[in-house]
Amino acid sequence: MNPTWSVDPQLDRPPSRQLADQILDAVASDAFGPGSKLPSVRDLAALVLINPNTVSRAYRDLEAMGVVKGRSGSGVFVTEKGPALAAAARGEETLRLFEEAARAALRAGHAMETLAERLKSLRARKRDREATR
Amino acid sequence: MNPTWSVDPQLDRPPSRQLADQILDAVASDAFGPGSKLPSVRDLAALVLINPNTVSRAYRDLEAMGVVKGRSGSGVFVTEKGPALAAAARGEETLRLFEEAARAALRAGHAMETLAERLKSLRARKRDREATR
DNA sequence: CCCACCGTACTAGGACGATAGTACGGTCGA
DNA sequence: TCGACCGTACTATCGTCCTAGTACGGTGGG
Repeated sequence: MNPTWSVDPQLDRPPSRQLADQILDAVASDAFGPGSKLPSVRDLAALVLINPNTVSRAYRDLEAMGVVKGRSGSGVFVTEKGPALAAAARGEETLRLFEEAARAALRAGHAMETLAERLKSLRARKRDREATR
Repeated sequence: MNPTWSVDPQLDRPPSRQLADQILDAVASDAFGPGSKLPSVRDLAALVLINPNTVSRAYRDLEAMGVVKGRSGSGVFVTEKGPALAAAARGEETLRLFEEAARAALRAGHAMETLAERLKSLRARKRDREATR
């Protein structure tokens, strides 16, 4: 089954990139191993309620990264190095954004302890989710 | 003196909102108290290298929030409730973005400890900056 | 009183991304 | 073989945001 993918057109980050991010996460976490077939452009568009062209663009970007290879007629497949590339790309990006967000929160007056607490409470909620699986 | 304001047109967040965020931070942290005069539209545009219209839009958005009041002919001034409103708005927003970024980093496979360490190292760097002031 | 500076408004243009609709050729199972 | 499904490509249109240039009237110090 697909991870719970979704796209919010309200956010600053463009839909095509939101989708690409989530696919990268899924590939990086081995939800799709090398050779796996990703959802078709049309199916995925219907699933997250965006235009097929937008999905196609996300796939094209991922292909440019070497994570994925589209085979005309049959589908889009994870490459051999896909998981490694995805993990590297997302690891770097998310860590950068995390630091950026932390800095902004500090700049806005939040105490370091507040952020540390929030982080801990995320861990608790994550444990809850995993326990109920 | 102005805080070190800057705008990066490359980022996803539009320049006008980047600027508004930074002004909110400055007002929230009492760098500009009630009644303070903010830089003129033209000066600020020259400072951060964007169009005066873009600065004007940021001011208009802040005025809609009640943080600021533009007086035609004389300048843009922080309102009485400005600091409180700015603190509330930025506090909520930055905390939300922080949690979102933390969740994304965890989703991408980072360990909770990695994030906690990064957070601590930010504190260290922040102390360094404050020590050299 | 004046003139420099202020916020504000307006038009026009361009960049970018999403959307809509259509079309073409490849693939593969029934 | 044939038809359903696939990726891909293309054009056109829309909305949002920034840029550019111009203009107007209010404000306030010299």
